[in-house]
Amino acid sequence: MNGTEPPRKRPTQADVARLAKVSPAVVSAVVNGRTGGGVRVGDRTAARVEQAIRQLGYAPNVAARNLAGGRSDIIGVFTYEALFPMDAMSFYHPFLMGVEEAVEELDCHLLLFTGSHVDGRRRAIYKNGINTLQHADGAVIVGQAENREELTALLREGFPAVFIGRRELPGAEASYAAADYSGATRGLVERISGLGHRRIARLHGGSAHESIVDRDAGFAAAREQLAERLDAADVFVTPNAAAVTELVPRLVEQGYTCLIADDCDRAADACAAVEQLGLSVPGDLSVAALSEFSLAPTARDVNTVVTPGREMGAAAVRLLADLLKNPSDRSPRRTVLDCGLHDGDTLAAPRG
Amino acid sequence: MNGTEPPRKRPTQADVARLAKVSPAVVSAVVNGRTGGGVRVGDRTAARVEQAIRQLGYAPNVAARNLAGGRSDIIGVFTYEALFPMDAMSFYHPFLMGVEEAVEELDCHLLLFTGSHVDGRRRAIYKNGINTLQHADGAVIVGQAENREELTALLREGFPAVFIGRRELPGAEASYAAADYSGATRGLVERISGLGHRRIARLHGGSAHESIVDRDAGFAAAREQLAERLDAADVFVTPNAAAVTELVPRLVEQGYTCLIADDCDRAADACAAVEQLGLSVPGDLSVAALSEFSLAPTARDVNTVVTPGREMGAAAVRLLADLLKNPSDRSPRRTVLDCGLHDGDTLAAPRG
DNA sequence: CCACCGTGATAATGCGCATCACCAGTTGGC
DNA sequence: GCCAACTGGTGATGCGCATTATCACGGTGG
Repeated sequence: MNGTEPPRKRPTQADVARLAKVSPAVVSAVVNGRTGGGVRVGDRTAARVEQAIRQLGYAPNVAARNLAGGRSDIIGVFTYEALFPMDAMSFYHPFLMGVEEAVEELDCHLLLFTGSHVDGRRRAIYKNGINTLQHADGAVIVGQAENREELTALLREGFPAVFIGRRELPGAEASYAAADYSGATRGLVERISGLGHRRIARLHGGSAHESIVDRDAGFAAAREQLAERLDAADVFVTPNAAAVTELVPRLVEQGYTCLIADDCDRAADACAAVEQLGLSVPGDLSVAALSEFSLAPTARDVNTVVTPGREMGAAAVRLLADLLKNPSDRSPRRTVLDCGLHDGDTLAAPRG
Repeated sequence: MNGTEPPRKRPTQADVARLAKVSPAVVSAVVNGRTGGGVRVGDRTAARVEQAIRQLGYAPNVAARNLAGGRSDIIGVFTYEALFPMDAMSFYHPFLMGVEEAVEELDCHLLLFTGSHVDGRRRAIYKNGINTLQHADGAVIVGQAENREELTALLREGFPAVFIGRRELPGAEASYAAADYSGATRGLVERISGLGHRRIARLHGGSAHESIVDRDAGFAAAREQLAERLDAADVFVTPNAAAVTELVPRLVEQGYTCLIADDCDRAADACAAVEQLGLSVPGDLSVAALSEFSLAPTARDVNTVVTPGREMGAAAVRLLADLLKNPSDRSPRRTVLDCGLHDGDTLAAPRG
């Protein structure tokens, strides 16, 4: 009749062992299905133990299991920003789909590091010096905003981590599941050239992120490869919508017939600028994007490179699983996936 | 020159203690800032310890800390289905936003139980008899598809869990953060009646879920309360789109001027059926929904009750936090939140 | 009849940390 | 001059588990 019961004490292996009249080691073996290893357990005993487990509602303590050298069966996903707010979600969602899918296949749980902010809103891996990712066996890291020093430290420490997207960190070889933006960009330019365009302008957001650098490389490669069939393939830096709007008229004047933007938002800006000149897309000018990313639904259905987000997420988890399974092999695990090409209605052969 | 290094041994408190020439207890105290508790530490000693920590690059082991300390600072979210596939996401997203937000405030991490499927795809809380939710200190449970027996067992066990949405489980008092669907439904009917409608038909999907039962109650209450100003407020069971399409003509014949559907998908079906009769919405007939939920973007901007999803998610986490902070108080924690009313363009005063 | 092996179990140890009980020295009050 | 109170620390213990070394026992083969 005492309202204050003891604070819900969970049963331990020892409790199970007592009930089943065996030693704790046997319970451990049964729970982990290692009934044939150092500690051998007969079928009848195993059944008795399982019965006791059910009777007591025993569940292994993750922390203890971790500590004792086992693993937690938890895979983490770290992002430097909140995952679920609308604008973030539009970016993260495809990756998360793949991650969830692959983690589920591995029979692991998925941990989101929401408690990793130091002060204010900013998240961090190291929270007064301690690596919060330790809660998980390993982690997948995704997102643009990031603290490169931290990431480097993380790899140096040897923590099992796989990036979604290529990362080059000084003094550490990162594992990642990346998209072949270089190849995709080259493919897109080839396609554009194939349609007959000879003057192509690339509107470059100015970022030096690996994913952009890869596109740069692809663009450069295409220019070289198609040198004879192109009169111009130039890069113009346009950090924001205003810059695009301002630049487009000049590009039109200079006879460019196709504009390639970093993403669909910027491509939509370009379309708008073209139309504002009384010209039509793709009738007078073609527009394409190097990433399907966009914050808001765009007015036009832009021709764009499509990132295999879901596949990247799943691949990252699988690389991580491999990393965890063969910890002695310290070499980086890398997968590069092909991008798709979305056929919109902003790309056509040049006029006349 | 041996390729196989020792498997990355991290420094421990003991190492720090040795270097700083103090006992491990002192290091623990310094690391946790508890230099004024049972173990007292002087400023000079503390400085020496911190120096040693830096020198060794010591970082506490999370697992050990959890084991010794009793809590993991992990809050779980359990769903019976995958969270991130497109259709699921449209349902779960608002809740997750709130959950993430609140969990972040608590300085906890967020665990998704992706590893809880028994065989095939179906997830379960109990996996061969063991409660997989124990990975977390407590859990928020959300979703329609569910196994009531399991949930009852979970509560009986005393596991700290809070539902998003009202739940009545036999023999157990569930904690939940719910929406006031009853009040919202009454409010919507009042609004409709206020516009002059006297014959209202409710298209009922046939579910007996608490969230629907609450709407039933609200509808019944409104009918009673507005008895004098309503000629009819009837309920028709329409389990699917086809049933709606079939029923609507008869309702029109019978002089109903406003149709209320369970959700926006069904409401859109009703709109379509009305328009197929050559009538217009809301000119000839008004349509409203009791939930903004919809799988696909609907053609019409339906007037609907809006579930405070984000707030429910956040509230659930806060209730859980309270449950964890005062474990001796076993009473259920409950919050009921007001719904909003979205003004679309499918509701107007009746003709004439 | 004993050496030997395979089977089925136990006991002991330690993972890294937090915490509790205790202790040595130093003031300080009266 | 003696006890009290406070300061600054030590040492032991155990959280729950995995693992290793060890042991009892029965059946075989030589």
